[in-house]
Amino acid sequence: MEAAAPGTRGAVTAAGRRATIKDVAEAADVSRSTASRALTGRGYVAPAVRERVRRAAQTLGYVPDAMARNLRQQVSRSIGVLVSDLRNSFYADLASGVSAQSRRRGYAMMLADDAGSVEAELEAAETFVALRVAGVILTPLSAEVTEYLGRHRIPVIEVDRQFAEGACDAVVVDNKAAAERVTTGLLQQGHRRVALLIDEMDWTTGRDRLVGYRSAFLAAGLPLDDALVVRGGWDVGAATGVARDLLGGPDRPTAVFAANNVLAEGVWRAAQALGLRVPDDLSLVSFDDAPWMTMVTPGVTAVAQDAVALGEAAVGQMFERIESPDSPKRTVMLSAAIAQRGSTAAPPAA
Amino acid sequence: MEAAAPGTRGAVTAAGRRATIKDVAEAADVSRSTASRALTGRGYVAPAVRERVRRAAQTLGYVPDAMARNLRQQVSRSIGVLVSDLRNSFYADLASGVSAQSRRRGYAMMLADDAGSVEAELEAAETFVALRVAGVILTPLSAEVTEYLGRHRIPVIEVDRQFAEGACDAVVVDNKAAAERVTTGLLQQGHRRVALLIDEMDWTTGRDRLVGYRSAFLAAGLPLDDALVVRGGWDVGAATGVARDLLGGPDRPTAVFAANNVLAEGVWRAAQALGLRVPDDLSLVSFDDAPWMTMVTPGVTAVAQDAVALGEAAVGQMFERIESPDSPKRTVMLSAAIAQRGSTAAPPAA
DNA sequence: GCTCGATCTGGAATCGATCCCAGGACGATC
DNA sequence: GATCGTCCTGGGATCGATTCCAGATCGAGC
Repeated sequence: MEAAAPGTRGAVTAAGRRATIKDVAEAADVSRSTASRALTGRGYVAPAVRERVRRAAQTLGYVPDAMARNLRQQVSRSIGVLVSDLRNSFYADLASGVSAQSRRRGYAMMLADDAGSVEAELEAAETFVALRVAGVILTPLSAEVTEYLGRHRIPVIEVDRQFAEGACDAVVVDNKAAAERVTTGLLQQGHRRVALLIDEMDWTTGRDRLVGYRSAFLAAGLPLDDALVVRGGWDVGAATGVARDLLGGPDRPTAVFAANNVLAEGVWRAAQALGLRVPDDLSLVSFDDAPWMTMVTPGVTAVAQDAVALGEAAVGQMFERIESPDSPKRTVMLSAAIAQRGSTAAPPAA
Repeated sequence: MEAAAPGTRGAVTAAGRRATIKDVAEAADVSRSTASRALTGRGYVAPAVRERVRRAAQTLGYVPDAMARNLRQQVSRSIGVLVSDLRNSFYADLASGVSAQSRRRGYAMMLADDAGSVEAELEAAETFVALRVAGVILTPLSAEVTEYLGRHRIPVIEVDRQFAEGACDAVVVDNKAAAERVTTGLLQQGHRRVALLIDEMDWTTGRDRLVGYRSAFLAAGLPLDDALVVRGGWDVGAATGVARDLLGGPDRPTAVFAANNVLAEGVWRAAQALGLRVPDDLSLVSFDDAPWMTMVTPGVTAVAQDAVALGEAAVGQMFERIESPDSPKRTVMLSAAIAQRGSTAAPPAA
């Protein structure tokens, strides 16, 4: 933004209207065309005139109407962001990364959250289309939304998860590799009954985490027990219940790999309720880091997806797509660090 | 939104353009005016014609251009939200509440975060002015923003904190009452050396919390020790350092009242590092709830500001302001619940 | 003095949707 | 059959900014 600092004078004309370029032009005694050229810097304007126009704009507190400009230029300088739930720190961090990067490029951010509802997701997408955003960054709930935006020629970047690899630009973390690494770590500590608590296995996210978990067993030459792959639901309450059943039953696992931070919270709460000590009685690893994982004792070992970086990368890719609309779709895969804390140990002797 | 579900047909005309109302009108063999009336529902249209136009719009995947509509009607259906830091769960929750409420009313949300920078704040405000948002909800950093937006005739609602009471519509929690209540609780448990760790005392937020803390002492007839009011800085690192000094010194407080969740985190970490047991060696109370406070053992007693409700209330007040622009400014004060957990107890015998 | 090119300016069209207004059609009423 | 009111439609102005284009001005070069 090269616009002058917000003026300290009046922002409305005597008539009480907001100042328009016509007001500026009249104040500087030039035509609207000339005023426009002076302010945008496109086209010829005599230096003295340019200065006069700028001063008039400053005095009037003129701020160009982005609506009118966008309408005329048929492009907008804002991007749409659509995430599942802002109260989940993963999505909030993601939005934060997008916000920082897009502001740097002079773009505003329209943010919407579907509360896990496919309808809300489509409605938000329609709003983005109506506002003619330059592009949309989203964590998709349905395959439809991407397809819908694509039909309207709006660049879409899927983040965190995708439905079909390669169908759309995407930025994801290497779920398989990270899942395999942490699972291998647990196996090497001597665990054999390692449960995977997971929310879904339909999107690439869940699928790849499951694949990573399995391939760790395969690589170690150990048998898989499908009864240890458990669906944990979508919120903390459900996850806690499932974890209680899992940990309270006979022949319970000695380690749990929770596929996201909500599930990890459920496991932690269930362990507390059942009086299981971490890591002595139970080892715990989480996919997704969360603030509380460093606050509890012991800290929870986690795959630390950098959600902020994910958001930043998505913005980068969005602008590449805008610049070359016809280049082939690309999936960027970020590797995730593993934050080793104290929540894993060798399984109890038992 | 009474718009039909996103169409399943093409969204662009044969020429590759997005469909406009002109395309719809031609497809339905009516004039643009009639098409507009049929779709908006304002003005006379014969039922058969309305149906024909709707079907044409559906077939073409027509989505009205919000820019053009807003320009013509001189109102926009989006609101601006400006918070300090999305990665702080308080602000994220706030944004979440605003998002939910404004979606319900058919408004889109433009979100920006100033990273604690007054410049970024003003820049975001200017973007909001350019986009002609219907109103702005913000947690102000400077008095200038509010004044700037006000000059442009944009309704502003300050949330969480304000500079001058009554100068602007605002939604805040009753900081004084809540601070007094928790402080009184600590005094009643027998604490005498109760420290207040605070970030600032310039805004109403900090001032009122300090006032509440003090009046608890006064009401109990106990003397104040100003050395126990300590500034804790703005981030976790700084807060931890300050808390270490406070708790590591001689004659340390037996209880700490942290004026926000970041400061509470600093105190918690410092206590861990110093090997102080909560609540046996140290009682802790926090203003602001945070997810980790229910995860640690013992849980941290906190003033549970409902940030989501704060955001929702702000949206409500914004629409009231839009409806009656000239009614007197109003400050809505929400009371905050206190979440009693296990982090307080009688002071050590010493 | 004339031409040419560069510099500079204003008029008018344009983006997409809305909405005022003039006017046509049609039925009812006297 | 004239008048009136209701229903319905299309033409054209409008919102605010940008941009194309025609034309004016001026200095340099011949």
